[in-house]
Amino acid sequence: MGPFGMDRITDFPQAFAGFNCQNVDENVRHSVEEKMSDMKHFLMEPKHDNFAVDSFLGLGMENMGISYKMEEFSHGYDFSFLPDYRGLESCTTHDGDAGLKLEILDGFLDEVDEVEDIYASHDLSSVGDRIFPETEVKKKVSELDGDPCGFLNFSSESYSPGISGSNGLSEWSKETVPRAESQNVSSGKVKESLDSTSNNMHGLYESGDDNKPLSTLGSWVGQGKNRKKNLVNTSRSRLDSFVGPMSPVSYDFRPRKGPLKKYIHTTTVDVLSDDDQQTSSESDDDISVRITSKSRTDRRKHQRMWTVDEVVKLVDGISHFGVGKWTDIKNHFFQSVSHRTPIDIRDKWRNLLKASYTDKHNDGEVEEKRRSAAPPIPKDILHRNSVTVYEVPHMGNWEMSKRFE
DNA sequence: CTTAGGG
DNA sequence: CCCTAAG
Repeated sequence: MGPFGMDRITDFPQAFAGFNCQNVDENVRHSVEEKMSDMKHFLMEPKHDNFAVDSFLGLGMENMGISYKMEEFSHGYDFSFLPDYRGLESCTTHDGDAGLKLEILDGFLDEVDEVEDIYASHDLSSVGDRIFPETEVKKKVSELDGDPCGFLNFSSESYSPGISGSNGLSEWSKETVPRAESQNVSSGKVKESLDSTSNNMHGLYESGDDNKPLSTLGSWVGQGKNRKKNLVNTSRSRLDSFVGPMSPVSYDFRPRKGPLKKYIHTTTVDVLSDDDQQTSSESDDDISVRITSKSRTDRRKHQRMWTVDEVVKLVDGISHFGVGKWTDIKNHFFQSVSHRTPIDIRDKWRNLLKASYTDKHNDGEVEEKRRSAAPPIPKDILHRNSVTVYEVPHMGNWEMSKRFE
């Protein structure tokens, strides 16, 4: 079926193995497919240039002239592409669901081939972080009369991943893994699977979590198998001087201690160096990778799924520097992400385009969907210049701006 | 060293 | 993701 997610859907029912909901498979399928098609427009542009980005952003050419500033880009974002944009209003929380979802989680944990990836990058330090201070974020969020799924909030969420999150992933995490406080369990494969799962449970049980903005989007964001990565950050050395002081807090932490099986045999080396890991600004989990990768086979040992947040950064980055400026994008948008080299970013973009192209072939109604799903950006947001952002060098390199100047 | 391409 | 060739 589709290039992203559809394959997963096929296997979906299995995820519920041992769970008595055989007769709801159809509902699940329908729900998933619906959400899938909802975001198809996100990938429908086959063009290998900034037009694609433009499409991603839901920005029209009429906006090109004024969309030079980072801040504008971020706020000019059309979040309606988020699958739950519409459905969330009807999402209410029922405590009765907690138990249910926990069971689902357990089921999934068994399915996941790499359980430790539950602790995968909780890197929510989206572009918003460096664009404006948290207060600014919240202010703007409140100004955006509509933010049904709390998508913007999830940006500020990264400031206190495990503390006072009342929206977005953190909340979801807490609810799904109630006894995991102090451990931000949210990410990668599990997050994806669960998001789509519990999301579809809404339709089945008329309930759900309040905010799961990423939901289905994650289903296609990380198609590949979970893998770990243990490579040197080539461009890191000069990052600090490039962008300046980095945030003292690491958002990409993933506790490696825990009851999970994969960590049982973890050596003391891992535990001992845990502190260092947590303190490091990048908190790359090289050690964890090294250990867990033993059981993995060659190429698959280093690999992590792309989170929605990362894809957003990618798209945002390309919007600023243009396709091909992978190093710049890495430095400005992925500095808090220890992994993801410029090449990785490039590859991801290539895959997205591929998916986009493939998708356009087997679905003729995508274009229409995209149009309708990209409402005009409020001028109030487009013309916001109050926030000073970090330097955005070489904007002239942006091919789009050149082309339409 | 960075990017593009192929594996 | 990795590796390699080309700028």
